[in-house]
Amino acid sequence: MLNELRRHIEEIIPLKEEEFSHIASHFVFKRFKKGQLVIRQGGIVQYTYFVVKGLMKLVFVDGSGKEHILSFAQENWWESDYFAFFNGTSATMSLKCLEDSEALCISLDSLNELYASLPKMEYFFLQKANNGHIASQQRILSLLSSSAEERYNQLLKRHPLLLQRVSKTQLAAYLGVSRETLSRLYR
Amino acid sequence: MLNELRRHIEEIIPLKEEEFSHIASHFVFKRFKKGQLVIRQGGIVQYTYFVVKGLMKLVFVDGSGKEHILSFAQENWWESDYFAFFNGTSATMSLKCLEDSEALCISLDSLNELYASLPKMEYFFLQKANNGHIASQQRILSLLSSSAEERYNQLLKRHPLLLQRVSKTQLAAYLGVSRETLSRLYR
DNA sequence: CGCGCGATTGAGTAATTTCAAATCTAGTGG
DNA sequence: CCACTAGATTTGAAATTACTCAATCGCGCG
Repeated sequence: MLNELRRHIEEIIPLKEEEFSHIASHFVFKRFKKGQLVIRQGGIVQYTYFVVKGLMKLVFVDGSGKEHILSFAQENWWESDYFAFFNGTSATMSLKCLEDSEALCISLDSLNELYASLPKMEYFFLQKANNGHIASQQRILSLLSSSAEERYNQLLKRHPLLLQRVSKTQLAAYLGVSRETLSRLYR
Repeated sequence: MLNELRRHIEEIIPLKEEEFSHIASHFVFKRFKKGQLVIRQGGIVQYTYFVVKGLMKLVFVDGSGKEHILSFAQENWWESDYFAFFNGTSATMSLKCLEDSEALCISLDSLNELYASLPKMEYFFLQKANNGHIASQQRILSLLSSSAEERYNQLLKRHPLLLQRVSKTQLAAYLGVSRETLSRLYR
C-alpha cells in the first residue's frame, strides 16, 4: 500500500529511494470497516488520511440531525477535518467509511517533522492544497449558480465512477437537496 | 505599500532584510479605480494579487446575467482566479474593484522563480493555501447546512467591518439569495 | 426641487421540503 | 424456487420557502 503513496507523490515530485522510505516512516497504516468513524464529530483529529483503498465521506450532522456531505474521499485522496487537524480543536465533522477502507495516516507532528527534514514535501502539499482550494471554490460556484439538476450532471461528468459507489441518499446530501427532490430530477 | 506585504509574510515566516527585498522584486505595484476589472471573465489571468488597499469582489456572471460572488478581497488578502492562473486557461470569473484599490501583483513565472530561489516561500504559501482551502470548506458547509438568515448572521459575526463596505445587493450575491429575500430576512 | 440608485414591499408563481405511503431490490432461509 | 425482510428509492400531496417582476420608498447630490 506504500506503492500507491509513492506513485501519487511522484506525480508531482521525483523521489530517491531513501527519500521515499524516509517519507513512509512518518505514516501509520490503518484499516477501517464499512460504517466505521475515522474522525468523530466533536472528537480530536489525530491524523490526516491518505486513502489507499475504499471510500469515505466527510460529513456534518446539523442540529436537526440532517447530514451534509462535504466531500467523498476515494483512492488517492487526502482527507481530514483540516481546521481541527491544524488547530488542535475538536472536529466539526465526521469522516465515515462507506466501504471497507485502508489509509496511511500522518499526525501533525510527523507532518511538520517531514517538512523540516524534506522541504520538497512542502512543495508537494502546496500543490495539493492549491488544488483542494480550487476544487472547493468550484463547488461554491456551482452551489451558488447552478440548480441541483445541473450540479448532478456536472458531477456525473466529472466523477462517473464515484456515482456508482454512492447511494442516492448520500448523493443528495452532497448536492444539497433532499433525496426526494433528487429522485424527481430525472423524471 | 511594501510594508504591508512584509508584515503579512512575517506573520508566518521571519525574513532577513535582503530576503524581503528579493521577494519584493518579484512583485509589480498597480492601482485600480472603483469599478475597474482586475481580471476579466474569459480573459487571461496574468497575476495573483495581494490587496494592499481597497476592496474587490471575485464574481461569476452566469448565462442569464446574474452575478454570483465567490469572495470579497479586502486589505491583506490574496486573490485571483487560481484555476486560470495556475493552468493558463481563460478566467471563469472576474475580479472587480468595489473601491479604489492598490495591489501587489505576481506572475506565475515570478512565483515559481521565487519558490526556487527562496524555498521558505513555499511554506508561506502552503499555509495560505491551507487556510484558503479551510475557509472554502466552511463556506460550502454553511451553504449546505444553514439558511440564508443564519449565513447572514455568521458573516456579520466574522466580518462585521466588511458588511459596512458592501451593498446589500452585493451581499445577497455572496450569500446566494436574491436581494429581495435578503431584505426580508431582518423583519 | 428633482434625479438616480439602492433598498424595501407586495402579489403571484415556481421550486423545494416534509411526511407518509407505496415500490423496488438484494440477500436469507425454507 | 419462492417467500420474506431490511434498506433504499420513488411517488403523492400539502405546506413552506424563495423567486420574479413591478411598484414604492429613502436618501444623497447637483
